[in-house]
Amino acid sequence: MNIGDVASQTGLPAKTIRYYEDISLIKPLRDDNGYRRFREQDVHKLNFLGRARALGFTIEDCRTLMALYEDETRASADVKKVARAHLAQIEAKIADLNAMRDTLGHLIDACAGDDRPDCPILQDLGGKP
Amino acid sequence: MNIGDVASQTGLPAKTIRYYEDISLIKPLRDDNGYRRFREQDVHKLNFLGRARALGFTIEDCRTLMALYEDETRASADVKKVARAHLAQIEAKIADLNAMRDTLGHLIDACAGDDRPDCPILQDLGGKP
DNA sequence: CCTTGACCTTCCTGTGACTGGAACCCTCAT
DNA sequence: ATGAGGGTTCCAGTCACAGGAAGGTCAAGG
Repeated sequence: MNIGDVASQTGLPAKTIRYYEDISLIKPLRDDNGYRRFREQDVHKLNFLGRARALGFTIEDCRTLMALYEDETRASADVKKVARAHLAQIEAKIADLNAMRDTLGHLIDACAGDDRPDCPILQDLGGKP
Repeated sequence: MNIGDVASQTGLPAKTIRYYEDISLIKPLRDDNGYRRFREQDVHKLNFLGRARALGFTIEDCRTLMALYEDETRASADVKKVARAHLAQIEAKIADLNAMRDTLGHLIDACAGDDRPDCPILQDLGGKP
């Protein structure tokens, strides 16, 4: 399989797949013409990576998770640890964004949004006393 | 005022303040020795920027908001439009993160987290059929 | 045989909003 | 004179790619 086929099968852009090879997440073979040749295991890995990335894991987390995936003697505790750390990050981010949303939502509600210059949003940003 | 004083007054790192000058968000004066000299208005702008950034506005949004802030003939509708677009982005991000949190949360709950290799998290990432 | 178009390759640059660090200058107190 | 603690510029790195240029490869059609 060439990169285009793999791209449409996995839903990952070819650019991304090349990048993953660059950083050694996958190691496809090469044909005589220099084209990458992907085996089933490569496609499987790419699907794994796509799902892990969709859950927001960093590339380094993905590397760790893939190593655990391929290690038959792994302890599920190690996987869970990585996942929990990531979940904590997600929850922190959500809390930040919720705070922003609340503040911004109130300001927007208070703003007339007409052609006059008075604006609680700018007043707040300007440090309304 | 020198950059260090402004940094501690605004809570912004000196690096960030220099960067904001680089991209022309602020234009402090210069002393004969080459040091930046910040006026009250510069500090005020930096506080504005700090608050806008804390609400998650991009630098380009900040530029727009500052221009509106300084334009006495602005229409509050223009401000509100920028804010609402940003709010929509925040809410989209929150939705994404909530989905991740839910999926990841379920997987973590299902994982024993002991020294055995069986792991629903990896099974899911591997595409458990 | 030639061309066309769809693939593929590598390499370089840019993104956003900074952060870290090197190498150097200024000022004041000891 | 020296040292500490400011300041300055400039360059590189971050993260996970995306865009684009310049060129090689392959199958089909004329």
